[in-house]
Amino acid sequence: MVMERADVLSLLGEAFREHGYEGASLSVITKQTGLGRGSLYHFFPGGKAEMAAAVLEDIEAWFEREIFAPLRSEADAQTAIDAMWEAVSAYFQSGQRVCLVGAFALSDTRDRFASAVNAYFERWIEALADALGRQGHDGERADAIAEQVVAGIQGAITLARARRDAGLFERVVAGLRAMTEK
Amino acid sequence: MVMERADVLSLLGEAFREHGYEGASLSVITKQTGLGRGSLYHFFPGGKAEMAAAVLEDIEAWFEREIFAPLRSEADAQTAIDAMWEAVSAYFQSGQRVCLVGAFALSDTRDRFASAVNAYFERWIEALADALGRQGHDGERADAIAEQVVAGIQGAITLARARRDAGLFERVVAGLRAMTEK
DNA sequence: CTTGCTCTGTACCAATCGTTCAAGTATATT
DNA sequence: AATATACTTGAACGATTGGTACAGAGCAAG
Repeated sequence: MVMERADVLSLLGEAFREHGYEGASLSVITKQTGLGRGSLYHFFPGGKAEMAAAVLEDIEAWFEREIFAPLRSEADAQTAIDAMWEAVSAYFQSGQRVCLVGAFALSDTRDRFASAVNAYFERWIEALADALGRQGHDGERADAIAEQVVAGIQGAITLARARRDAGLFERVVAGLRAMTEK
Repeated sequence: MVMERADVLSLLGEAFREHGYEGASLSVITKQTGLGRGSLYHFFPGGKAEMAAAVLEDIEAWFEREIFAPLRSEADAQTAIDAMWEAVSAYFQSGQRVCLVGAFALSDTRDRFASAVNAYFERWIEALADALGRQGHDGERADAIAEQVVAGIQGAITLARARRDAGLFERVVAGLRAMTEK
């Protein structure tokens, strides 16, 4: 079996999602990736910190490609927004899957990866506000809705996980989605 | 200097808030509480797990007394809701202070304290829905708003911390607050 | 077959982890 | 003052942490 860098990053991401940065010990990581310490330090000489940084970069790139860029440049803004909502539900698995960036933001892990954590949400909010603007809302209102919506998604993940209730996630997201319709 | 149990719990809470459950090592805890290992294990024979459980219980009791009970039984529902919003802003310090329960929910720490984590949000949502119902909303609508609002608060904390932007917290909370006005 | 390179398992390091405990000091009760 | 109880101290425990070193496996190119 070949192990591409993308596969490793994906497995690493799940390890950090489940256990957090501190909780994802090297023995957890080796188990979950199937790679020995030697291999891990071959690909990521900087150790755990570099692994987490690479994962964050990978996540950011995925969102940029699949969600942020379309929000900014899709001819029909509503189409891009609808696509965002489907991507969000699928990606976060109705709140059963944590947002790694959000989880990092809540502990002092944030300080280690401050700029990546900030950039992720900054770009999401700005891209969504851009789409909302092209969809007809005036600038100030678009900014406010975008903040509200991105915050709401994070909160929906938190609550759905706390209560183990995927339906809760979908209900909250449906409420947010209504705010992004014309 | 006397060290009441309440003071210890408060200091413990801050330690867990800042570093998370895994990240709050015993040496961090001893530093931040000023108590030696022996004292800590004298008060909490169950160790770190018992400390965190006691902190969760303390937090739950505070919210029950200051927010949930008034939401359920205050004669004027709107008064209780207004009080909730002021308590929320003060308690979470405009998003600079993390919600410990929410932070636990996002890592596998949730599994250790599953029932406490679930109960906290369950009670908050139910109490708020109760107040919204007495305020005039029909039952189904009240439930939906309550979920939306409690999720929004958690998301506002996440985003405000991620972006180090207290204003963001206040703006999102203002938007949520509008949903709880008649 | 040889060379050169990427990749990997194992053993090992110092540091830190959560926990225990015997011995100590303070405080309260008699 | 004597005794009992409540609290504190700090050293030590075995286990695990993140990280390093390195010899060899695997494989492609020559």
